[in-house]
Amino acid sequence: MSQKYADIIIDISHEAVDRTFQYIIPEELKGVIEVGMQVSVPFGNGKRDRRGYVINITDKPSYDIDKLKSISGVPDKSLAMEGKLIKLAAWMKEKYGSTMYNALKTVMPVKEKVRQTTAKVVDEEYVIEKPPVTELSDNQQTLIEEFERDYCQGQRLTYLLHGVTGSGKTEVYIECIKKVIAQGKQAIVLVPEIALTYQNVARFKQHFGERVAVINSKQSKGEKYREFMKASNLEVDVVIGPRSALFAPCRNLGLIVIDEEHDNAYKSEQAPCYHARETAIERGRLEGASVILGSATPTIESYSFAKLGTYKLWQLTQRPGDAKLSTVSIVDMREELRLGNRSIISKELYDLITDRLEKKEQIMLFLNRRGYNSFVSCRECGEVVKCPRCDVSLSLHNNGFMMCHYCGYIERAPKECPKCKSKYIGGFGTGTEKVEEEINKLFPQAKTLRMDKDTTARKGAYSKILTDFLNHKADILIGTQMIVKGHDFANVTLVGIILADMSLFENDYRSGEQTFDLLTQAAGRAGRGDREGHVLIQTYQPEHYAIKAASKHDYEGFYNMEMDYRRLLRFPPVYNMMVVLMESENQKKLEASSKGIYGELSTFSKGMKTTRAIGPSDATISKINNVYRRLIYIKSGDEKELKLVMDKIQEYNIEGINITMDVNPVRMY
DNA sequence: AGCACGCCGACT
DNA sequence: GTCGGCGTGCTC
Repeated sequence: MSQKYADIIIDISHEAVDRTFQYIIPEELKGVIEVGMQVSVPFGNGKRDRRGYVINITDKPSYDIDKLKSISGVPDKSLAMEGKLIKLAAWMKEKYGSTMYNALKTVMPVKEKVRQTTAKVVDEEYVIEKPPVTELSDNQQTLIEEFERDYCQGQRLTYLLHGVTGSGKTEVYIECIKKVIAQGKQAIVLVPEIALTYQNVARFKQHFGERVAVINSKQSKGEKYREFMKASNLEVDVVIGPRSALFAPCRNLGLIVIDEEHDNAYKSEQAPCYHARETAIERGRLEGASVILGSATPTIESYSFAKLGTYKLWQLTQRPGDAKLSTVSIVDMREELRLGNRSIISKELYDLITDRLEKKEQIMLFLNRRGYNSFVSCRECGEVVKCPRCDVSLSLHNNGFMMCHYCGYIERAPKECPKCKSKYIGGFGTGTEKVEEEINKLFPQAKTLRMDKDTTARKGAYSKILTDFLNHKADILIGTQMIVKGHDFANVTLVGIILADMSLFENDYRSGEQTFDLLTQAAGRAGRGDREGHVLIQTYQPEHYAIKAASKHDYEGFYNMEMDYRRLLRFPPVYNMMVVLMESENQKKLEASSKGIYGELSTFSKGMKTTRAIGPSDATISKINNVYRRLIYIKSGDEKELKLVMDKIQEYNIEGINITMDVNPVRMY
C-alpha cells in the first residue's frame, strides 16, 4: 500500500486558517482514518494537538512533503461522516458566511457514551384520547398519488403543502413517507420542538412501529448519537425531530418533510445561521431526495417559489368531516375606550366568555407578553426603569419585582421615582399575569391556568398545564405564543386575542407576516371538535391588512398585499437582506469601528448593481449583558454580489469587536 | 486562534 | 548593552 495523505480542517474559527492542511496518515492509522472523521493533529508551534476534520484522502501530496506532519491520533469521539454531509457543510459555509469548521461541527454527529438515563424521550404523562382514524379525503388521495407518480419517475421535487389548520397535512406526510419506504428509502421529518409531543410521535409510531428514531433537545449527546446511528445503520426508516434532525446521517435518504415550515425555530441562531428549509432543499439536491414543506401559513418566500413553479403547490382547503373554520370577529379597542371601557377585556369578549362558561365550554386567551405590566414608568417625569445591563425596560411582575426578560436581572419595584422622587410611579401595559388577575376578578367562578415562560420553567410543568386543561381542570387557559402552537383541544370554542397589534413584533419587516401567522394559528385552536369555534381579535388597528386578512381566513389576499410591500421596499424574498452585527464591551471603539466598516463596505459595494450597505446604527436592543451592539444592513438583489461582501466582512479581525452575519434573519437584533 | 520573530524604549 | 513592548505573519 502506498502512502496516504489527508486534507484536514482545523478547529480554529478564524478566516486565516479556515482552509485545509495536509497531513501524513501514519502506518498505524491506515485503514482507520476515513473521510469525515475527527482526528487530532499537531498544528503550528502549539504545544497541544488540535482537533480537525478529515475532508479528503489522497495518494499524492499537494504540498512540500518535507513539511508535512503526521496525524497524531483518533479521539474516541471520532466517527465517519457521509461525504455528502461535508458537501452540505461546504454549501452552508458559502451561503451563510461561516467558517468551514463551524459548518462541519453543525453537520457532524458527535460520538458520546450513552448514559443510562430515566429521562423520557417525550413527556408520557401528556396522554390524549386517540384521534379517530379517518379515511383519506379525495383531496389528500390526489396529492399522495401525484407524489408517488413523481417519485417513481425519478423526479425529486420540492412540494409546498398549503393546508388550513386541521386539514390533515400529517396524513399526507405519512402516506408519502410510506411510498418512499416502499422504494427502500428513508425519510426525515422536521417539526418545531414544541410540537414534538407524545401524541404527535405516537402518530408516527402507529404507522412505522419501532422503525422511527426520535430526536429532541432534552436528550443527552449520547442518546442523540444513538438515535442518529439507527439512521446510519438502516435500523429505522424515519427520523423525526427538530431543526438539528436534518443532519441525521441517513444512508438512503429519499424524503425530507418540514412541518410548520413558517416556524422561526428553523433558523439557527448561531453561526452558521442556516435555515433548515433552504438547507433541506440543498441536502435533497445532493442526495436525490424530495422535500415536502407544510404550513397553514407558508412563508412569503416559499409561497412565492410555489407561484414561480420552483416548488409544486399543493392545497388542502377543507377540514375533514363537518369541522368548519371558526367565525372571526374584530373588536376595535379605540372604540371600546370611547365607550368608557378601560378594561383590557372588551364588552364583546366579556359576553362571549360568560356564554362559554355557562355552556361548560373552554376558552383560550392569548397575549404576546408575559409578566404583569410591560414597564414601570413615572407619571411626573416620564422616567422608565431600565435594566442596568441591557437596553430594555424591566417588566413588572405581581410579586412586586421587576425582571429583565433578556438577562434575567431582578429588582424590587421602586416606591418612588429614582429620578425625581415622585410617588406617582407605576406599571403600564399588560402581560399574561395581569390578564389572569383581571379574569379572576371578572369571573370569580371560573378556574384559570396560565402558561408562559414563567409558569413552565419547571420541568414537566408544560405538559402538566396542557394535560390539566385538556382534562377540563380549568375553564380558561391564558398564555403567550406557546399556547397557539398545534395543540388540539376539542372543547375549546372560544379563542380571545387580547391585543393583536403589529407593534407587538416591533418594527421588523416581517411584523405583518408574524401577526398574520399568529392570528391564523390561534384561530385554528377554536372549534377543533364538532362545535363551531369563535375567535375574537382585540386590536387598536382593525384596518390593518394582516388583521383583516387573518379574520377572513384569506391567505392569498394577505400574500398579495405583503408581496407588494416587499417588492416596493426590496425586502426578502425580493432582495436578500443580511444583518452584520458588531458587538463590543467598549462603546466608543464599537462606534468608531462600525463607522469605519460601514465606510469600507459602502465603497466596496459602490460598483455593484444591486448591493447597498445601510447604517451603521444601534441594534434595537443596543446593549445586552453589558455588551454594546451595532448593526449594518446589506441589501442585495444578487447572490454573487452579496457573497463578495460576505467574504470581505470575514476578513475583518478587530480586537475586542465581535462580528457576526445573518442572511435573511427571522429575529430582531 | 496561538505562537514566534522582529525592531525600538527604560532597566540592572 | 539587554529585557520586553506587542505589530505582523505563518501554521500542512
